[in-house]
Amino acid sequence: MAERDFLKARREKLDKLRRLGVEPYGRRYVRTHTCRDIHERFDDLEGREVSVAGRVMALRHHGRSAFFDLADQSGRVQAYVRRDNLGERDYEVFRLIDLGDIVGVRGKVFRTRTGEDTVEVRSLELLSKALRPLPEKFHGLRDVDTRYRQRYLDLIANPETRRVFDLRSAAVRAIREFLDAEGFVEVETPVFSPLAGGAIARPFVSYHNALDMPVYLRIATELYLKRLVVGGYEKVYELGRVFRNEGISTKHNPEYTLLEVYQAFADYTDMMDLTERLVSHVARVVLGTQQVTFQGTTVDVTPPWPRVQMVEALERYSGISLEDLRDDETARHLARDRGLDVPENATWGMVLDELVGEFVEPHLTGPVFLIDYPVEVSPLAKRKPGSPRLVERFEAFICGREVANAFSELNDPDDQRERFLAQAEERTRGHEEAHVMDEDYLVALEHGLPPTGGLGIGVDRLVMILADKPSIRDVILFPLMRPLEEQG
RNA sequence: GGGCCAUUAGCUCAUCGGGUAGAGCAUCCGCCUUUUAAGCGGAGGGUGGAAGGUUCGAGUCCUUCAUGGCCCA
Repeated sequence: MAERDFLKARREKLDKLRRLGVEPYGRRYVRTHTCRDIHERFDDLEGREVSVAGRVMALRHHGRSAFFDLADQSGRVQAYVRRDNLGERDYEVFRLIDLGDIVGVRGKVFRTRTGEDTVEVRSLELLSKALRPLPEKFHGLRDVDTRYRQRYLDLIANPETRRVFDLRSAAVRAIREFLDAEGFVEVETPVFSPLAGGAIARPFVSYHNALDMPVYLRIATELYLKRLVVGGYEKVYELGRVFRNEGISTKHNPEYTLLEVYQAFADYTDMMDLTERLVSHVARVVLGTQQVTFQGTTVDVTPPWPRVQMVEALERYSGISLEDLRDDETARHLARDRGLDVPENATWGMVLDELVGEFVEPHLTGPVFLIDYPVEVSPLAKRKPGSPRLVERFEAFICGREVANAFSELNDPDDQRERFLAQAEERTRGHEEAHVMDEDYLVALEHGLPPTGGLGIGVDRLVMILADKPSIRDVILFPLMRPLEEQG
């Protein structure tokens, strides 16, 4: 049936209902039970009158009676109507009910001879008429584009989708529970600011009219949170949306949720402990187990996780040693020999990062910390004593996916200024993502930042692993999409 | 940005090397008062993603574009 004919037919029913004195868009409806209650408490409820409400998901007419399935967020329950029970006029109204309509019903609970828990409808109220058809009942909604653009249809048609987002909510709740119990304080820092720092990424730019100045959407919460540590917050975190102006892929959405945690008088080893405990706690709460299965591979996230030097891992998986990367020139040649496409001005640190991404990360199945990163790619991390080219930083990997990034925070304002200057230098060489100079932040450091451990966890990526979803768009309710020219 | 793939009825999918499109569900009509992917009988519904091209003839071959997916950067 052509869509316009469908819409026309539904609107005719709408008019017909109004002519019968039925308002097709109802008001509040008092429910005594959810659909799931009917099943779970059937023995108590049998023979008693209940009222439930939900969307009509299936409809089986039998002449002067009918069965239909009602779905609310708890699940589904079957309802049974017969003309004898409703009367001539109300049954006529019922015949105008379509798949997709939202109705409330009241009646006694019974079990059919085929064993189905059912509400025998004595009164029925139309709460909202659907003018558009439901996706197909058996195969659900498969079209990926429609699933993302019209997520409500995905949620109606595919129960799995709701499961994933319920899991996401549970994971976020578990993160808060855990950190709150550990004595961390949750704060909110600006989304808009005159500078976007705290990460190597390109920001979105907007404009504030009254102040007559450009504003940037944050790419991280780091620099504000560390200002708070300067101000005396010893354990602080923010669970917030950050925005990065980069491509879209199965691992990247332009806006995503980042958890950042800071702990004064601690360092990156404390952050490793915290990461292990946090991830295993979240897994236990949302999955009921610390065995996490992602894309067919099961890993155990129970602490402790192995800690491997980044350069050691590289040597193990590729045979390349730190000595092979002694300077930028040598490093670039080596990378090209190994088939990597590195920029003309790449430093040895960038090359190392690339090499690890290529040769090491795919092997990092079990939970593991890769530790001690090159200083060039870590402008906010504290140097490792005795290894001036390295910083105290780690990334955590589960099932080959990066889920955490953390370091001992750089609290020496002079060293921080040098790092910013080095980044500014990179920027003039065309590296658009290089970190910006932030004088205001340097002033904060000059007031004294205690030694601090900081941790960032990509919540979406963690949820992907826990929910066993290979695409970030499957854990974001409304991923960014290009608009369609015409709307159906 | 590059490569590959997809786009056919509201939904899920067919249509073998080119000969003016089918099914199931959904919809509409009829029958059916314990069915459940209800059943039985009938009917309607398509500018085949868009625009060009090749051809006597294009859903099918070619080009460009759009949207999406996967892989790579």
